[in-house]
Amino acid sequence: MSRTLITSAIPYINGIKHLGNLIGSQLPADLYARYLRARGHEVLFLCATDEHGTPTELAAAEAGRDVADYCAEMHAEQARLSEGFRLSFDHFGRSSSPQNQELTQHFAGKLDENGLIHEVFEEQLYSVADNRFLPDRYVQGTCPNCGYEHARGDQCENCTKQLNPTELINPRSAISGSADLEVRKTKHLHLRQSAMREKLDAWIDEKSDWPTLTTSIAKKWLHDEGGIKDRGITRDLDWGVPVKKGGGEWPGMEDKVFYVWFDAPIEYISCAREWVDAGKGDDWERWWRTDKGADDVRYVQFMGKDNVPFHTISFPATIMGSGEPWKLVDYIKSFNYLNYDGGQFSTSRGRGIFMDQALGILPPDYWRWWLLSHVPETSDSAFTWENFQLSVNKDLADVLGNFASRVTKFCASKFGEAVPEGGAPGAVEEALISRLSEGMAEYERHMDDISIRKASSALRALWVAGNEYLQSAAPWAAFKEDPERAACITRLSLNLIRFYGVISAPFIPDASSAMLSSMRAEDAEWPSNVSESLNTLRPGHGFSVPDNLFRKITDEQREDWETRFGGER
RNA sequence: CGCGGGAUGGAGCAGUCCGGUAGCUCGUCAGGCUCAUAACCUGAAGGUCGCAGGUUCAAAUCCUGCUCCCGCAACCA
Repeated sequence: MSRTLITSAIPYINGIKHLGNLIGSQLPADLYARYLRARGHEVLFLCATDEHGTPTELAAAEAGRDVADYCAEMHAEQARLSEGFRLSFDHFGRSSSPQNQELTQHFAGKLDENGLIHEVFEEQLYSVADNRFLPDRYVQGTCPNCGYEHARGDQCENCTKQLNPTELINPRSAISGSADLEVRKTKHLHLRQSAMREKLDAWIDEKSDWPTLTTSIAKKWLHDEGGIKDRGITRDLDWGVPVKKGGGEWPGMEDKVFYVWFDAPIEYISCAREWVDAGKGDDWERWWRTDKGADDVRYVQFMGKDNVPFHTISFPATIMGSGEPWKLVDYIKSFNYLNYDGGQFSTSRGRGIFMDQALGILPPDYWRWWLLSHVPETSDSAFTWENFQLSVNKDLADVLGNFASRVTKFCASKFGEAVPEGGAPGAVEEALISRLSEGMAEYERHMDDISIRKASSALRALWVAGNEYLQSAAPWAAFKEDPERAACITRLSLNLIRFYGVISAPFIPDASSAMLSSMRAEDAEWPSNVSESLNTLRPGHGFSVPDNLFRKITDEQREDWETRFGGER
């Protein structure tokens, strides 16, 4: 079986993530990882926290904490919430790991050896009071164009005019409010992406099967305004990977760190090494080095559209520029944004539903199902409580949960808690099997294509087929005249519960295991043949009537949550 | 003329590349069933596909112009 390396964009360490972050990368990646594992593929699924950068330093300072401690704590918190959502990472690493520090410095050294690093002197605003350089957007002032008083150094949010921080009237630090700013000269390293333009261009052109969203963003960056520009890969910060050439010093760069977007994608690789160092695997290079066995690996990345430039341009430039045989991405699945009740989710403004709050009110399967079946694949989509309530109640409780309930209760009351014996399948059963076989082929096709909305509706159609079958076979009526016939229908239906438990697991792992354990199923092998799969539980096999798999969301709950999560956190 | 994505019945989407009189889920209405979480199953009503032109025997689908929404615009990540 083939091997697949899957990475999800790594979430920023700064705070608890909201549902928009979750659906934009980690959850779809988990769905795909679970599916491929279920199909018998060897999968390495990696994710990590992205820990460097200005916002981290500021968040730690605001909390009065040491940056490293702050990150350690937030990492543990995010790991806990990931588990809560059943994200099945093989390893959840940290971009601040020693492994990543070493590898980041290694890449920088190789790029320098290959003449792809430029040293550049830049002028940047320095805040004396804050004792730090200020990124453009951390400078605030009055817009020279429209007079808006809270314009940022990169752009005025009021009139949308692009600005330089030095153009602002009454510039001040957005961190402390201090107006004691001065322009200082500082040396930085630039990655010569422009030198790799043709190579990147040719590479992107090969990717005709990538989503439009992915390639169009990549091409825009490559061709806009006279082509791709070189990019600064260092920053004047304390918290980050110290600038070094491999193991050696980098003269003149002693007080600087690499830019977070330089080291963050490298963590995808380092994470595999962390996975081995943590004792969970024994060879990370066979996943990442094409000279050490990784040439048969298919590498798939998942991310929101805001991350695409870094994964189609900067990171490939780093890998190509190293001249070493590292694995390049084979497929990038990118997503649009999920909006919340008419606006955006926002971590900084605390707007929307956050992972901890979501798990506080409902089990993960509810969220997983709604988010995945509404994933913003082609355009931005919106979360509304009403839609959430309707679709979760309908799909999970009424269609799937109720199926398990009606079958198990019927059997328990008429035949007892074991698979009944007798009767033989007829035309209705044949029709069901062929319908399920077609449905499975469709479901698998969409899952193989990572076409998530289509896959979810195909899965749902398979659930519906069960109810339709019961309706037309009507075992409750058959039981009166022909108990053997009723036994046959019931036996098939019990097997169907097991079948649903197997095929639904990528979407709703908890409910799936509840179905499997109530059927006391010993194996959960992906059905290669529907007919055989529905013959797994033999007459006499015991089962137990499960509690309702899903409780419905009531109107009162919905209204309560609407109010509770309507404002800011 | 900065760039990209989107605009299809009340809601959410598919169809647009390779033109042939619009499809799915929810909701609504009617009927059926009674095993089940007042659930399930069947049927019906409802849209001329953002706007205005054009090409064509024929356009949601191709071309031109325009409007609106979302995102990006490289020192936020």
